[in-house]
Amino acid sequence: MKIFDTLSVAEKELDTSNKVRIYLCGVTVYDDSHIGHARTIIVFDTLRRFLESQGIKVEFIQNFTDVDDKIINRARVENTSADKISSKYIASYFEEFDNLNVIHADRYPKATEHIEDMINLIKVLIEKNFAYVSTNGVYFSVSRFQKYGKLSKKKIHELVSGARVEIDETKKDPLDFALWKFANDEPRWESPWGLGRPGWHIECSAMSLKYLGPNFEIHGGGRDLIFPHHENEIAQSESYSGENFAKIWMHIGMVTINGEKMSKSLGNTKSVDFVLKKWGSNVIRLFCLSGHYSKPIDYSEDLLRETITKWRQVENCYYELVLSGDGSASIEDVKFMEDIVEEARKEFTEALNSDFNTPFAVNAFFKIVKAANQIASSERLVSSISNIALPVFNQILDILGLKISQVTLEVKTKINELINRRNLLRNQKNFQGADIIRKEISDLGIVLIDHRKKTLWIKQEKIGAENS
RNA sequence: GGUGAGGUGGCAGAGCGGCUAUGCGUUCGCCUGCAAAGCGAAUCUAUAGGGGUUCGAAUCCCUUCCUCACCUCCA
Repeated sequence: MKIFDTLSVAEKELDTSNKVRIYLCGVTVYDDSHIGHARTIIVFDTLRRFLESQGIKVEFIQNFTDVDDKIINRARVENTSADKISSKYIASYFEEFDNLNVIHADRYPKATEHIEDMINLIKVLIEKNFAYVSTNGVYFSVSRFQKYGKLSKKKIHELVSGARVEIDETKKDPLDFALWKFANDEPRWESPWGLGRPGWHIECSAMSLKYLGPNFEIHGGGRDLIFPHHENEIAQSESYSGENFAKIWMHIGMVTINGEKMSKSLGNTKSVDFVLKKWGSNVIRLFCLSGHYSKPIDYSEDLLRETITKWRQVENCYYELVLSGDGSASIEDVKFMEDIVEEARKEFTEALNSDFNTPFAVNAFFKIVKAANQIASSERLVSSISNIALPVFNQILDILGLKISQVTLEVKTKINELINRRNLLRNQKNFQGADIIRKEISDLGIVLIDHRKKTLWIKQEKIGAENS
C-alpha cells in the first residue's frame, strides 16, 4: 500500500511485512469534539479496518491531551478542577465516537499518566545538550537540531523574521519551545527542575516512543498539526533516540464550512453530537470518505443530503439482497453479478492501496449496489445471485464502518403479516385499507416497495435532517 | 512576505500523456391503485487564462491569475 508522506513529499510504500504501528494525535479534552476531529478519526479508523481486512496486524495508539492551558482555563471558568473537565470530555468522546462506529484504539494514553516518561525524555535531552533550564521552564534548543523544519519545509531564519513567534526574554532563542513549564498552580508535578507541567509537544513524543518505539510506520493527525506540533515532535524524538522518527507522516485535510476552516477560534464548528443527531453515523462516515483524505472537505448541507440519498440506495440494496427469495437464476445474471462483484472488489482494494483513495473505493462499492438494484428492479434477484454479492457487500460495509439498521424477529414477523394483509386488501381494490396498513408499517420505520409480484420492505435509518 | 496543497461539467469528485470515470441534480419514460423506491433514456463533452513539449495533454514544462491551509492554540 502506498501512502503520501508529508516529510518526503512523495508516496511511500507502507511496510506491512510486520505489524503496522500507527500513532494518531487525538484531541485536547476541554470541549466537545466537532466534525473536523471526526473526519481525521474516521479516516484512520477506516484505514485500520482496511489493513486488518487484508490480514495485516495493526497497533493503533491515539492519545488524549488532558493537561493544557485550555483545560485549566475552562476549569477556572466553570469553577471546577482540570481533572473533572478532562474526564468529562473523555467520557463524551467515547460516547460520540462509539456512535460514529469507530473501533477503539489499542490504547488511549493520557498525558497526565505519562509525566514520568516525559521527565525521563527531557532529562536525556538536557544531557545531550538539546535542552536547557531557564527561569520559566525547560526549553528545547531549536538551533541544536540541524534538521528543524524538515517536515513543514520551513527555514529557521524565515521563522524568526515572522512576527508571530512569542517573545520571551528567558529563552535563548525565540524559536525554542517549552518542554516543561514551571507553574505555581494546579495541576502540576514534581520534576528535577521544579514544580510544573509538561509542554504540549513532549507528550506525543514520550507516548509514541514508549508504546511504538523510535521509528514506527505511520504518524497521523490533522494538517494543522504539521507545524509546530509534529515538527517539534520530530526534533524531540530524533534528538532523543538518534534515529529517524515516524516512517510515514499522514495528514488529513481540514473540514471547512463555506470554504473556511472549521475551528473553535472562528466559532464555526459543528459538534459531533449535533451532526450525529442531524445526519447519523453512516451518512457522516460516507461523507467524510467522499473526498480524498488529504484535501479539504466542505461541510455543506446540500452534500450531506446527497449523501443521504446514497445511503438510502445502500439500504435498499441490502434488503433486496437479504430478502431475495428462491428461484432459478439465468446464467447471464449470474455471470453479470460475478463480474461486477469481482471488478468492484478489485477496484475497491486497488483504490485504497493507492494512497487511500476512498472516493474511488466508495465508487467501486456502488457498482455492486447499482447492479443488485438493477436486477432487482425486474424481479430477477434471487438468493443464488444475492449470495454472490453479499459477502463482498458486507465486507466493504464493514471496512467503511457502515451499519444497516436491523429489525428484531418479532418485528419481522409483524411486518410480513401486515404486508400479507395489505396485499389482500389491494387485491380486493380496497386501497384505503391498504394505505392505512402502509402507514402502520411506516410508523415502524419500514418503507415498502411494491414490485410486480412481491412487496419488499426496508428498515430505514431515521435521519434527523429528514424529519425537520 | 515565506511554505505547502489545489483550481475538472449546475454541484460533488476520480483520472495525472491517447480509450474524456462515477455520483447527485434536471427532463422524459417504465413500473404502481396511488405513492415511494428502483430501473431505463436523455441532458452535461468540463478540465482557470496564456504559451510551449508531443503525432497526441486535464494529465509534462514555463508563465499569469485565483482559492485554501500553515507560519500563535487548533484534528
